Amino acid sequence: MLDERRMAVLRAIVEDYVSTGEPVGSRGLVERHGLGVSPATIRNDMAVLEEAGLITQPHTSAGRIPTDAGYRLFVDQLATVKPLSSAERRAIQTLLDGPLDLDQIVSRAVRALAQLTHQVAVIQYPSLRVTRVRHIELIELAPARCLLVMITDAGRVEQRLIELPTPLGPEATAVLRARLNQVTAGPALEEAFDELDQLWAGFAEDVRPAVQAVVDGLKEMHRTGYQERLVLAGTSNLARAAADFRSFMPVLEAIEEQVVLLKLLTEMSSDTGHVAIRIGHETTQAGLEETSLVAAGYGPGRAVAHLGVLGPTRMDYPGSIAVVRAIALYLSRILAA
Amino acid sequence: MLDERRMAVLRAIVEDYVSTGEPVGSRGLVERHGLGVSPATIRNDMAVLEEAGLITQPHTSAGRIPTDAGYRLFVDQLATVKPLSSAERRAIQTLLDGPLDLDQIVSRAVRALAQLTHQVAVIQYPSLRVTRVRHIELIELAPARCLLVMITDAGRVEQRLIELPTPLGPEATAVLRARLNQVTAGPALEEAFDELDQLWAGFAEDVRPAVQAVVDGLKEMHRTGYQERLVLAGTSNLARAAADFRSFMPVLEAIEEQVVLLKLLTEMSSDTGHVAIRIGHETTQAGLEETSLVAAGYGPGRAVAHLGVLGPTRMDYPGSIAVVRAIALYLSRILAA
DNA sequence: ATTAGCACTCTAAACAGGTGAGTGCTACTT
DNA sequence: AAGTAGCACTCACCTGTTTAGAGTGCTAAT
Repeated sequence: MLDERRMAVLRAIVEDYVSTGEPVGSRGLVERHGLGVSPATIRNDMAVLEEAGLITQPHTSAGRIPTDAGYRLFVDQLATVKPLSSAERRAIQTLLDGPLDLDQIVSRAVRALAQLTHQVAVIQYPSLRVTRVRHIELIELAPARCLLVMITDAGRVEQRLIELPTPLGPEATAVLRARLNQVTAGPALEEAFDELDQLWAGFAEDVRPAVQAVVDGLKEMHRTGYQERLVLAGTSNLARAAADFRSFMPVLEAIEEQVVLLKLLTEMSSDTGHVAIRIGHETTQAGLEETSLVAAGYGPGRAVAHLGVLGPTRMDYPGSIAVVRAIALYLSRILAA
Repeated sequence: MLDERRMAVLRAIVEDYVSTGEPVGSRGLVERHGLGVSPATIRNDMAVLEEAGLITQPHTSAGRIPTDAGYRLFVDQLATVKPLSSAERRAIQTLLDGPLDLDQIVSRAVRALAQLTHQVAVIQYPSLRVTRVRHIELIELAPARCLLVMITDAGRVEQRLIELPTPLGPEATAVLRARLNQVTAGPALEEAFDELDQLWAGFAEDVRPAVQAVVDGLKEMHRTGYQERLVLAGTSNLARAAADFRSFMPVLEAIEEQVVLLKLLTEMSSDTGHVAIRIGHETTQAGLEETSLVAAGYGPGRAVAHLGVLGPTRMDYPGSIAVVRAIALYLSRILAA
């Protein structure tokens, strides 16, 4: 039923519609693509594709546009891999070259992603779950208030202000700092949790609550640390892409409500370099019915976070996929170093 | 020439236009506001105001709308202070209450600003120029690469990755760390610069370049630190406000180009709590011709940074001014503590 | 299975008239 | 001199109508 040519027709419709934004008709199709048949034949095929729910017409006398299902079939089976141009490759390379700390790397990568895809780009900060602690600093700011600073092996700095139930005092602070560094100098922070919870035992009665407060702060930091942070770029690309205001504002809102984006991202595949796609309704998010998300996991070894681009369902999937994958791999390589 | 009533007419026009978005005509004016004269009289006044360049008509048979100059006169002489509602006051108070580190304070403040004004809110991070150093941490990440972390008295953490010309070694690193903390424990970082530049003298010949590299990094950090960082919120308010796409995209772009915004902000008045306003063309920025900026300096004592809101020229100036001032003062008070 | 032909549908653009808000002007009033 | 009433005029906007064209679906022929 969905034979070779019909698929070719679907692919052609997707490609044309993506590039022009106009519903595509049977005549134009045969003209632009070298299908060796007449428009009438195409029309029959179109009727079949429409029956199958892959394309639709905005109104009776218009051409066809792909449905979400049509795009889905396209990306799953029809899209050909589009290798990066050497210019794109170079752009990524030079942008992410040189000694950079994590913030710099992420902010440059997100900008590259936005520029190369002409979409809204989003990168989730790598979770702290996998990284290792290089150093912990504990500083008294006020009698019962201190600042906990954690430096990880990726050169990332995480901070947290902690209110203490009782003052800790300079000596106890110094001791606690040393103990924290000692205990967390293991392979991964998580594995030190048990030992951390015993830490209070080595301290005088009156400062034990304060010690526990610091430990709790550290665990909390690990749990909700950077992993919840998103960095965005290319928001203005939305204006170019959106056809009208209604479809536009909810997207802006979703972007600002980072929660929604974060949820979407983390729900997606977590294999490093494997690109997952949500098309239109598949996002199951009110306001994002006409928006697609192309995302991939990244990180050293198993993926520790996600990155991707957000754009209209009518987007250049092959191109976006290529760029997203490339940046994910680059980033993974850099982080592994 | 511009007597009492004419000014009242201008004020009424601004207020009506801001609230309705429609050009306002003579009849409606006398109806809605209790001016005790007839529409014909108002029309004469309008003709004068138009002659003076304060109002204009979009087309012949339409009502009047204020020009940039009209808004300017309005905010300078006509606008009455609009005290914050108790709800608004409470919102700010609860939002900025409790023990918070700088990041939290700023991100909450910017959100409050956006919510209360229904505009795009922007806050510039306080410059490092005035703050004091509480602690400096120096950590070797690789033989010739180290991370410099600076913690200021506002509980702010600043980091920088530094490439060393030659390896420093653990002992020299420790010594340098101690020396840095010792030297910078003064009233303000800037005043320690001279001493910092002499620091290399106390080290062995072969690590002196590395020491200097670290010092340079520290100075660089001070120079370009957080002061260049902006935090934004309420971008989706733009969609509500903008009348059409053309006026809309350049604004989004300017927002993303933080440079432009930063330039605008720093050009404005620097007195703490004093609200400065740029209206439309006054921004002298391509793309922001229909955009106004309401900003104020904030910080302990002399202002160390700026915050403000960005919106269409047709905005509620008295309301925005009140909120901007309130948040600037609140923030200043918190930072001074 | 494919195609040519044709009638049909429906949108978008172009056009025309009517409506009304709002103005500017002039002559009149206080 | 300042304010007002009246009135003719302008022009965007709405509405209805027409037209052109793109595209379809169907049927009959290949």
